[in-house]
Amino acid sequence: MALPKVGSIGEYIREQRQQAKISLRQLAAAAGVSNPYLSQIERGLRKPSAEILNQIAKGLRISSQALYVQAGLIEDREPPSDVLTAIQADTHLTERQRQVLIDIYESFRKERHAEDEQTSQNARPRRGSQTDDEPLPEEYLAALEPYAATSGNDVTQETKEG
Amino acid sequence: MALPKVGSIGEYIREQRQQAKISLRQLAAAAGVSNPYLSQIERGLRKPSAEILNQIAKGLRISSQALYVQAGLIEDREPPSDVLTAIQADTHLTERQRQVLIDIYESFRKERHAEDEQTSQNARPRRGSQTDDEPLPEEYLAALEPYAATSGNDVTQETKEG
DNA sequence: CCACCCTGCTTGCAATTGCAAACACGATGG
DNA sequence: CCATCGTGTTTGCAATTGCAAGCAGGGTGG
Repeated sequence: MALPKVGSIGEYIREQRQQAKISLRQLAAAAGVSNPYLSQIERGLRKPSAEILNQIAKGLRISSQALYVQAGLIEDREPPSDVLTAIQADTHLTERQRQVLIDIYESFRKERHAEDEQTSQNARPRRGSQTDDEPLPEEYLAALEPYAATSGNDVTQETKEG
Repeated sequence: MALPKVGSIGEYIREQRQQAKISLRQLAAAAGVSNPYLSQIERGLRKPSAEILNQIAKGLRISSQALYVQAGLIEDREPPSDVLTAIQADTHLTERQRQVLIDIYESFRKERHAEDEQTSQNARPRRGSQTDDEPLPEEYLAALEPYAATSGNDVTQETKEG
C-alpha cells in the first residue's frame, strides 16, 4: 500500500506552491506544518490528514475543497459549472459584467478541454449562450482599466506546454 | 489530550446514524471501518482522517462536505461572494485562468463599489528570486486577446539573476 | 577559502490512527 | 438456566502520521 495514487494530491500542492512562487519552507510555515513533512507530502510519500490538508490549503490561499477533490476525498460533484451558477446568482454584478464573466469562464473551459487541437487558426470561438448583440472585448479592457494602466505589451506566442 | 473541538463531528455522525436508524456496527461495515473505531469517533475520542470521514459520509449517504464542515475541515463558507469560492474550487481551471478570473471579478466589483478589503499577501521571497511585485496586468490581455487560444505558459520574468 | 543563508531531502522518534480481539450488558428463547 | 444474538465499549498492538534534527548543495560575499 503506501503510496500508489496519492501522488496527484502532492503534485497538485507542489504546483500550486510553485505558481505562488513560495518556497517549501515558506508554505510549511504558513500552513503550520514541518518542512520535511510537506516535502514528503508533495512527493507522495505521505498521506496527509484532512487537518493538514486544510492548513495547507489555507497556506496556499486556495479552496480546501479543491484540495479535497484532488485528494479524492470529496466526490467531484461540483463539476461543470458551480462557477456559472455563482456568477448568475451574484447580485453585485451588472448584467453586462455577468455576461462577460460567463463568457470568459466558458472560453477558459474550452481552452483547457481542447488540448488536442493545435490549430493556428484564429476566429473567435465565442459561442456564448448570452444575448449577444455586440462584441465585448472592450468590456474587458474597461474592466481592467482601473487595474492595469500599462498597455501595449503582448508577446504571447504559442509555446504550448502541458 | 483531548480533542476538545472535535466533539461536534462525532456527535454529528452519531446523530445522523441514529436518524438513519442503523446500528453502529452496520454503519461501520457500510463505511468500511471497524466498529470500535467508529465508536471512538462518535464519542470524540479519536480524530478520524479525511479518508475515514469520507467513507463514513458515504456510509451515511450524506454529503462529505457537510461532514468536513462539521469537522471544521472546510471553512464555513462565508463568502463575500460565492463567485470567488466557486472559482477557487474549480479544478478545471489552470491557476493562471483562475487568477485572471478572480482579478476580473474583483475589478468588476470595485467598479460598482469602491470598497475593498484585500489580500494581505505576505511571504514574499526576499532574495534569490524575482523582484516582481505586481499581479499580472498583461496577463489579462494575453488571456483575453485570443479569447480562446492556448495561453502561454511561460512567465516572462523568472530568473532575474544574471 | 570558509561562513552564511537559502533551497529541498533524509533520518530516527513520539504520538496517533485504525484495527482485531475480547469485554459488558441487554434481549430472546431453547 | 445457559446459549445466542444484539447493542456499544475497552483493551493492546501494528502501522502510520507528523516533527525535530541533521544532511546535501547552490549562491553570495567577507
